[in-house]
Amino acid sequence: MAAVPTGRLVKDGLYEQFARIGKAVAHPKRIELLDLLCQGERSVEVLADAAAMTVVNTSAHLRVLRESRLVATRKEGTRVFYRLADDAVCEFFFSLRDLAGDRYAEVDRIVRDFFDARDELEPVNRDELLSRAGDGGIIVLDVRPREEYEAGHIPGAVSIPLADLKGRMASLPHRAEVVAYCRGPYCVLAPQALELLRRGGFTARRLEDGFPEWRRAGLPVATGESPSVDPHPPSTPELTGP
Amino acid sequence: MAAVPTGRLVKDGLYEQFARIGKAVAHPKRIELLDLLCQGERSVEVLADAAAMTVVNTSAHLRVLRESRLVATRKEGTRVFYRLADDAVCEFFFSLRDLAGDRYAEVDRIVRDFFDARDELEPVNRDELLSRAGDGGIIVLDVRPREEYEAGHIPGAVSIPLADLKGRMASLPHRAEVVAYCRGPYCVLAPQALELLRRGGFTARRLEDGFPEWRRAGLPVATGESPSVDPHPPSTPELTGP
DNA sequence: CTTCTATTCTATAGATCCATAGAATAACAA
DNA sequence: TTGTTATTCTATGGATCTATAGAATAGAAG
Repeated sequence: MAAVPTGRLVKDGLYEQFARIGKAVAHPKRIELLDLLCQGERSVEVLADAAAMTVVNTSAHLRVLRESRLVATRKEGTRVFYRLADDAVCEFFFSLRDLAGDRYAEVDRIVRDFFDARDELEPVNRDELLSRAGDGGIIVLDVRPREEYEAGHIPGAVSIPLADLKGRMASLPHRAEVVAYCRGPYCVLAPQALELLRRGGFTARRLEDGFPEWRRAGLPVATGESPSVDPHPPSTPELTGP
Repeated sequence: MAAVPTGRLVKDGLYEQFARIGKAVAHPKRIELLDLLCQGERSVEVLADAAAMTVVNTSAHLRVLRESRLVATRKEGTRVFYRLADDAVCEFFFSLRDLAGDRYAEVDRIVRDFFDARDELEPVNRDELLSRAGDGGIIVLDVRPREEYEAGHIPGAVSIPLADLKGRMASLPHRAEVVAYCRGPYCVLAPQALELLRRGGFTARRLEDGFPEWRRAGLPVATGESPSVDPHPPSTPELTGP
C-alpha cells in the first residue's frame, strides 16, 4: 500500500501509449488503408480511389496513421507514397482481422453471403494446392493488379488482373481447372474472378486465403514477370477496386 | 468496373466489423481492463479498484467491452464477474502491447524510468531461469496476489504477494538469490518487490517477463497451493494495485 | 513566371465519446 | 417488509472525432 509514488502514473502512461494503437484502428477506413498498405506502398490518390474516399479525407486518415507511427511516407516529386512503418503492423492487422473473424458471426455471414454464392466448389487450401501444383492439370491464377503480382506471387502462378480477365479468359486452356487467388480471405477479387470464369465455362475454385497469408506461412515466393498464358497484355494494368 | 454490385458494400461491412475491435481498444482504461482480465475473472468492484476508476465508470467501460464481445459475464449472487470471452482476446492484447512496445520509444522510456531504476542487476530471461532452476541457490518468488498464484504459477515458485512481502521477507533464506516475477514486462509488482528486497539486503533480480508469457511459451505450469517459505500467511491475501 | 497536379492545412458543423451525478434494479440479509 | 450491497441505467455537459469546404503549399511542366 505504502511507498509507491509513481505506480499509477507509470500504468496510465503505458496504457495511454497502448491506446494510441487502438485509436488508430478505431475507424473502418483506417483499417482498410492498413489492409491496402499490407499489399505494398501506395500513393494517396491510389489509396483514396481504392478505399472509395475523397483525397482530402484519405489524407486526413493517413495523417492519423502516420502520427500513430503505424505508417511512414516517402516523397517522390509531387506525389507522396505511404507504406507500413514495419512488418509488425501487418501482423497486427492480421491479428485484429482474425480476432474479428473469430468473435463476430457477422463477419462469417457477410463472407458467406458474398463469397460462397460465387464458390461453385469448395475453396482449395494451401496444402492441397502445394500437393497438386506439380500435376499439370491445374492453373494457378493471380487476379491481383499486375504491380502486386510483380512484387511477389506464388511460383508458377499466371497473372491476369481481374480487370483484364474478361478479355483474356479465352487464352486459358479450356479443359484446365483454375485456382484463383488474391489478397486474402476477405478480398473480393478472386470471388469475382470465379464468377467470370464460371460464366466462361471453366471449372474454377479459389484459394482459401491469399498471397499475404502464403508469404506469412514461409512458402516460396517468386517476383517479377513470370509465365503468362497470353504474352501481350491487352490493356494497361489497372487497379481494380470495385 | 462493371457487374460488381455489392463489392463496396461487402468491404464496408467487413471493415466496420473489424473496427468494432479497434473502437473497443481505443481507450486506455479499457485496455487496462483487458490486461487485468488476461490474469483471470474479476468482479466489477475489484476491476474498478485495480484500474483506479469509479465503479460506475468501470461498469460503463466493461459494457463497451461486452458489446464488442471481447469479454463475457457471469452472475453470482449480487456480484457480476467479467472474464475474457476467449483466449484469443488475450493474444490480441499481447500483439497490441508488443506493437506499441516496438513502435513507441515512449514505452521504452517509461519502462526504463520506472523499472530500470529498481533493477540493480540485469533481469533474468526464461532460458536462464530454466537452466538455473535446479541448482538450489535460487528462490523463485511470485509476488502477484495469492489468487493469481493459485490459478497458475511457475513450478517451484514461492508465493509472497507484494502486500505481504515486507512482513514475510525475513523468512527467506538470507543468502539466497531471489528472482521475482509478476504479470509481465510492464507490471509494476516485481520492480516494487525488488526495491523492498534490495533494501532488506537481498540479492534480487526480476524475470524479464511475467507469468502470462511463461504460460504462452508452453512451459510447465503448477496450480493450487505450493511450497511456502512461511506457511502461516500473516494477512489475508489482498489485491495490490498501487 | 504561370499553370497544373498532388497533397496538406484551416475552419466548421455535426456526430460520437466520456465522466459524473442521481436514480433504478436485483439479490441477499435482517 | 426494510435495509444493504453490487451493479446498471439515464441524463447531461464537455471533450474529441469526422467529413467537407475552401485555401495554401510544393514540385513539375510549359
